[in-house]
Amino acid sequence: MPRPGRNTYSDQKPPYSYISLTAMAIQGCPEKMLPLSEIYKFIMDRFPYYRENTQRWQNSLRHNLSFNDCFIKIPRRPDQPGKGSFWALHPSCGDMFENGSFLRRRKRFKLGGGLLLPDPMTVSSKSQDAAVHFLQQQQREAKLRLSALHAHLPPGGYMSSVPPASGFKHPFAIENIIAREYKMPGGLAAFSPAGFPLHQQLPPPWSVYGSGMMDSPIMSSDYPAYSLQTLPAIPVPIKPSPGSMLHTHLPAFLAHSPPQSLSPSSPQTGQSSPAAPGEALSSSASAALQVSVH
DNA sequence: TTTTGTTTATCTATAT
DNA sequence: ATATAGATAAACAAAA
Repeated sequence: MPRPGRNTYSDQKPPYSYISLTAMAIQGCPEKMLPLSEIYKFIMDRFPYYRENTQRWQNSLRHNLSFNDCFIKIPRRPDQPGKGSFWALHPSCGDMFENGSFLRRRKRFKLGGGLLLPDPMTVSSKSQDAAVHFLQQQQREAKLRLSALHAHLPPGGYMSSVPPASGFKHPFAIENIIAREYKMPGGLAAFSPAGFPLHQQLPPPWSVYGSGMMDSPIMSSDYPAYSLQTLPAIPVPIKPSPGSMLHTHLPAFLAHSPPQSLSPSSPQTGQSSPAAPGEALSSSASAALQVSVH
């Protein structure tokens, strides 16, 4: 019989929203920011489904970038010529996949525009500025690290196995996304609020990306780009209880001065500050921002 | 002209 | 069933 091996699953629509996909792309690169064209490329490289109807989905993607506050635009510096800005995740957007679904977030991450926000002079433009500043700095450093390492490593593109010097992995980091999907088994029942259907629902190829099974036929042939990401399935920062997890760990750097200490030694250290759930920026965070943005 | 961004409107899908 | 997140379409401006 015609072995279904090749493109059987691959043209199925991946179970990720554009937001998820974009976040993966951004977090998958060392600089944590990408120009639009690179986001396209990331998605197309990995998901054959998106190698068609590009006009359609790319328009949607662009719409998402502009429309969702969780994405921020970082202007190119003169030393980075090219088209368009870089796109990054807003540092305060937290873990938008809390509910375990990559299709739909529990709530949109929206910056206070003024109307609905009881804090007037907080968030919006200032947090953007701070974020931009931080990320630009981060980009510089990432660049340095990369060029330093480039000498020793085989060419592999921006997703080579080099972990960024900072141990911090955003919840959107592709390692985490993958790991979370894959690590569902075991005793993690508490994680999914309503018993998320992940494994019963769809066992498609992308659920094994991070599993380290290079020998899987699907892997090597259809998703070559993902093999380089075969890390030891990083233990995911699991939120203990879905119900009581209204704590959004502040991104570590928000508590620091932007350009200064870039070593978030342990960003996940069980801190449970009862902050606002990603929706609005917690007051402490905005306080930190105000300080940091002279 | 093409790419990149913004914005509005409408429809579909999903969680509650 | 309803509210809302996400997808798609489309008009349009600005930049390259």
